[in-house]
Amino acid sequence: MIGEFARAAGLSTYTVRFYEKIGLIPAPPRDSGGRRVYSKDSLGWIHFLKQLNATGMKQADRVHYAALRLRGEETYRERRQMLEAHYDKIRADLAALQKTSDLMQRKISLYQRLEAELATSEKDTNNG
Amino acid sequence: MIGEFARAAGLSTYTVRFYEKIGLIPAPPRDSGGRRVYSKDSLGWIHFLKQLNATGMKQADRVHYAALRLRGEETYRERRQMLEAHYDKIRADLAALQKTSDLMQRKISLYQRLEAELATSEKDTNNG
DNA sequence: GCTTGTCCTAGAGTGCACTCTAGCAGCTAA
DNA sequence: TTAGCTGCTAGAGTGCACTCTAGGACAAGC
Repeated sequence: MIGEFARAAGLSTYTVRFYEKIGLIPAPPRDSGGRRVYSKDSLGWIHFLKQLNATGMKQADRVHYAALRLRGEETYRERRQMLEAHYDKIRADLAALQKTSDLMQRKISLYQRLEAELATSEKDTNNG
Repeated sequence: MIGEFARAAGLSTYTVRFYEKIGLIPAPPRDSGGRRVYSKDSLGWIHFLKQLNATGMKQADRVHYAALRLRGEETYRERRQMLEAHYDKIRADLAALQKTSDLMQRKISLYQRLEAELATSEKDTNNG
């Protein structure tokens, strides 16, 4: 059960158990043999977690968000505040990334020019 | 000397020595007492390194780039190729970040709506 | 001449986020 | 009935990128 779920989630079984241990995903029910039984619904949550992860939300914060989620309606406000904070971080990261993207483009052009100049001066040398 | 340089670079002295040890920054000349003497020119390189770092280039790759840089003209081509690869990674990261940014906005709106509904139903309860 | 501050080296320690091992149990197909 | 696959737990190990400690030297100011 955990193997199939992990494959569908794009995680290793190690990671799925680890996420459960630290409270990132709720402990699922078990079958008669003590094995974890997952519902497909949980995949959406995993997908969201991966997006938070990929955009640099700290493990501790993801765990906190997961705990809020289990508490229901009373945590709407705090969850929204966490999302707002993360949104601000993402906007800042986007700006920084865009800045470096521009720099990369300029540097690539520079190196193209330098390479061309080098080729030219080598041809000169060969001819001279 | 290292203290002043580290402050100007926005790094700790530990980190500056560590970067030198792994080859990220060239070993500077030493004064009569064996202390490192930095030229201000190196700050530009540190700044560039920090941008590569902040945009997720691996330490090993940064070290490789630094080594190419010391070898001069003959490595223009390989340096450009590394920058192109990093540029591609940055473009992908930008797209992913934008996607999550949009998701955050939608979720924030959702929670605002949920909070408003909750407030309404509480008022109803108070009145009823 | 002693304190304070900065520097040096080698190497140990930290925090994060997994990732794997050991040792064992249950199911299924050959 | 035994080999192979998957599952279970507790706890150890990994890789990255720093970050700090220990133990010592020198230079300036009180």
